[in-house]
Amino acid sequence: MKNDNYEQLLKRKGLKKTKVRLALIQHFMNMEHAQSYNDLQAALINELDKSTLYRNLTSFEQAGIIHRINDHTGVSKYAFGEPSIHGNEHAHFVCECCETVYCMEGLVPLQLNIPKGFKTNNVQTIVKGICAKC
Amino acid sequence: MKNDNYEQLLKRKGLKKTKVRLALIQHFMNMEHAQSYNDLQAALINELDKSTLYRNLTSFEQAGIIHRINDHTGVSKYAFGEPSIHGNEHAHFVCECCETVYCMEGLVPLQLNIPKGFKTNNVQTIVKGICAKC
DNA sequence: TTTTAAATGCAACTTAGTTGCATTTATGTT
DNA sequence: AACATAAATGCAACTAAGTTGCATTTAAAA
Repeated sequence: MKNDNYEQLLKRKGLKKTKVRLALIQHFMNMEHAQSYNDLQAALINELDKSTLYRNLTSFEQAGIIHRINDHTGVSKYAFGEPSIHGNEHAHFVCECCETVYCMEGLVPLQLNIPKGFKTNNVQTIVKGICAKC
Repeated sequence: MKNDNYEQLLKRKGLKKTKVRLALIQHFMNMEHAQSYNDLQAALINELDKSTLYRNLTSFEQAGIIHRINDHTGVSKYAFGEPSIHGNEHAHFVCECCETVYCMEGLVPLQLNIPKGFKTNNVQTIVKGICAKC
């Protein structure tokens, strides 16, 4: 994806094109694993205001540009793309050693005894283990 | 489980019998859904120090008396019992309306393409939806 | 070029959870 | 029962993630 396409992406989502947003999208495109607030702050050359960054992450999430991942470390992480396709959420792998979060291919077919009267909307799975680098 | 058994449980786990702990176990036994710090603080008659409560939750978790649940609201919740039996973690149902967390029966059989070099240790699943009460 | 709504930056705040330390209490030993 | 000791408690101060209100700036439509 070229810079031109980033601009179109923002326009399509009804978001204004700003330096911060272009830099953010660029960065997400380049990273193969999920990014925390701190990862992003460290990666972006120009230090960026806390609330500006958080607000952009929220906008991007709402627009479906990125998805938020809760890896159970207490810190939210974000990765490019929508969380689910056709209602199937992908799973996330969290390395117990380096805390890196990877998006996983494949399905999570549940066989649960959901009690009567409970309505399931979506399923989020996190797989913990050790990644290839550790 | 009677009070007597609570004492034995604590002894077996190498934890001292204290008022706080007996009250906590009692409360967990009575509740059918997971409890947050605030739930517990509100339920226990005698207001309890923040750090004492958190430290007891940690001890109980380490002893396998309760398990901690991350329901993606940013607040940890705790429920009676070990998180897994024979390596199979049970899933948790989180009501999107009232935020109540329920432990679910049944298995979560994964069919994921975990990349080469990745070692899976455990799988945590949260199911979001609307509970019977809402 | 002007207008306007949205984006940014700053500061102050909130909430969950942790840590250090002095005091108290449960329990094993004499 | 009295003592010793390690663990549990309470208090205060702190940390870290994330949010909010508001004044200023900027993108982009008119």
